[in-house]
Amino acid sequence: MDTPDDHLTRPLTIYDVAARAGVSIASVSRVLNGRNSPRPETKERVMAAVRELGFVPDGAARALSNRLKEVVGVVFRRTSEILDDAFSDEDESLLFADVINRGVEVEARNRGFDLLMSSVDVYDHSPHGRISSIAGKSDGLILHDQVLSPVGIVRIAQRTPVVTLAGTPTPSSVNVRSDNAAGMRELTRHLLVDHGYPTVAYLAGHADSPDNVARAEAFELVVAEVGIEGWTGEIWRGNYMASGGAKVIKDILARSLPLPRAIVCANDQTAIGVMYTLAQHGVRVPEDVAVTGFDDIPVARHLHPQLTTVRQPIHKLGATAFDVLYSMISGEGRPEPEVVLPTSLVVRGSCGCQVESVPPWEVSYR
Amino acid sequence: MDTPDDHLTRPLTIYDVAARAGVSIASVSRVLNGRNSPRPETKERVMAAVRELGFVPDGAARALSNRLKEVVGVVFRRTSEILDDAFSDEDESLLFADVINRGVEVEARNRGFDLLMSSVDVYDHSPHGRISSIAGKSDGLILHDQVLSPVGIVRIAQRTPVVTLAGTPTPSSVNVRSDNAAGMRELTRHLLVDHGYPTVAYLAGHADSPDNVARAEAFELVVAEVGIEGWTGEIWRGNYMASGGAKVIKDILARSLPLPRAIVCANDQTAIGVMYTLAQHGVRVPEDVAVTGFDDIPVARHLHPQLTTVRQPIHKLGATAFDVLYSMISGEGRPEPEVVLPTSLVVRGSCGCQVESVPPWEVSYR
DNA sequence: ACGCGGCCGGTAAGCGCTTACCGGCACCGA
DNA sequence: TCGGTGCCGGTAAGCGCTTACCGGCCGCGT
Repeated sequence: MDTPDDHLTRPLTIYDVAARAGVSIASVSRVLNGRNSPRPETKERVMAAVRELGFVPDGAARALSNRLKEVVGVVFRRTSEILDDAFSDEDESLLFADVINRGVEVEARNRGFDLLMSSVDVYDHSPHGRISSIAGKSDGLILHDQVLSPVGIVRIAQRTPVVTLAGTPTPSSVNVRSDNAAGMRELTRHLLVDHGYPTVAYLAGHADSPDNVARAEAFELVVAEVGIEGWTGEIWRGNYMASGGAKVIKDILARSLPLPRAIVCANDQTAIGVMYTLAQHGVRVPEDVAVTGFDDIPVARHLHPQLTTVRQPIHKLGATAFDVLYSMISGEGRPEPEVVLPTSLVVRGSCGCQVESVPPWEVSYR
Repeated sequence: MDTPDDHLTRPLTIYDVAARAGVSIASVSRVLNGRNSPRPETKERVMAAVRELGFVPDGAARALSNRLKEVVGVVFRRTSEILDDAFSDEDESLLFADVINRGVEVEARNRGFDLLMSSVDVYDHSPHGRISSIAGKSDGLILHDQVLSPVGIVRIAQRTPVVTLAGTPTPSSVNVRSDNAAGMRELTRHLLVDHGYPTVAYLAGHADSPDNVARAEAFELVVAEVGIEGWTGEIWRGNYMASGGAKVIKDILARSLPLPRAIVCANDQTAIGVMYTLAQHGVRVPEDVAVTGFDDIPVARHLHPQLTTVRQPIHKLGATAFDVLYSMISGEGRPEPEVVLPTSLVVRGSCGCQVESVPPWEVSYR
């Protein structure tokens, strides 16, 4: 048989397998790929040799020869930042990107593709090299929001299939996003119409994020429709992170500014920071101030009160991104420039509604 | 310049770049890899051509030629299961594996490696093919717990460098884990000695998981040391998931069996299910029953009361796994068969201690 | 009994890179 | 002025696969 330390020696190739099975390398390859129906007996001999040797074909050689790597690159943004002199790692942020990635992974798996992952740091001012490296190792790219500038995307999309998530379509890349506007409209109406709250603020995310822009616009629209004025502006600017939401509330309280009756946060994480800070200062949620999120990340239902938010089909977002990319890779013609997935309002306690509790773990993101 | 739809045509190669720059392919390669110091003028011409063409070298060809893919495969377990006729997706479980993966990613990035990820389903009875495929596309493998049987690990480890997480070392693979025993000892002592609780149960995880075995043993040891008897046994068997913990408590309550003064859960997720179910039945935590977890996943500090648990250096576990694997890949001799990382007790409210609250997001997992 | 069509399976030509090897040229010392 | 010495950079040989192409052999029909 083999010695234990074989991997220190030259790795096995199909030549080794062929020699052992007493056939040619072509036959080995054919058996391994199930093409051209080799005779059962030949097939068996090859399989036996493969088994005995523990042979695993080299992916690079395979990819080089048939121009298909069966790998899709996923680039996401790593959020870690210096906050108040303390290094803080927003691990909650894991959730959103990672649920998407799992969605991609599941779908990719169905097609025999694997995921090549790489993150881009916030500080990273030239992620191009990194992304090019991924591009060279994969058949197509899925880019999360905020990982590459629009021009960068256009550049790379000219040479390889690209799907963006929560971005904007370009002439050569497709975008997949969820229906921010509809979700935000439904949520804001719930607050202003169903609950009849007289004042409401929108605590923004990154100003340049398409998601944030769409959410803010829908918010403004409903507010105007109802005939009141939404509180926005510089002081209500967050950064999609809990720390950002916390800072906004701290600032407002420190300056003794009034609080609105309801705070609509750009995403769930921001709401986490807001709710925590309000509680610290003795402001009750939802009795004094209602708070809502956006995304419905898993932790949302663990908060007290449980968070009313807009559910994005996070898992499906990823799955869809892969499907679209796959159709581009296999050259079935480029689909429409943008795919929009529906959102839905998830009413829990933080908006002021009374709802019975559901075990936080009995939920599906599919 | 180039037409927008170039990626529908034959992809660029270094020949195209060489032609455009008026040099040979060798020079292009040298410039791209920064070897053999080509003359500045030559270098500039090549760079210009690369820029104009938007050339990205093919990873497969590169890998094939220099026997280094700069890719490390990571295989983790996807947990989704049929529960009480309802499909339930334990997305909290994302956290543990994903924090590890991020740790791997960060370290890999430092070395210019990318992560090739693939999950194995619980039902998947022959993950070997899947893992072989990953092995063929990478320079080495990091296998999470419960993705491959020990014999499978041995087989694959003979042909490629393998690091396991929370598993057991084999003659040809290295294991990285945290010091379960020390953490559990410290935790159990805290409960029995500091708090002086008279009765305590251990709510187990998967019976065959090395982590679970180590934790259970340490628990038993301390309990015996103190001179009382720990509650264990069939009814206290969970499955590392919230639903498992919930089921145990429901069963006990349904049978009107007594509850211990403290419940030590095999991991945080189990504790989530336990705490939720206790609250449902009006049992107060920690006044009536103290509950503790293990792992310190991010959501632990969002629970009410915040969860007392044992911190595993989750992020570092991943980073270390990569470091070890890297040293194996670069052939710096195999390190010790097992690397054990220290754990630490994190005292929060659920054990009965009074502690001041810290913003849940101001925590680092590094 | 001979010719022809099919089916197997072997031979060899790439896939796009890296790099050993070597030839050419410029510059130096004698 | 001529030979020696480097330095650049071109040529070509792989890396481990897939697959087009083709030769051999078996079995059929006439």
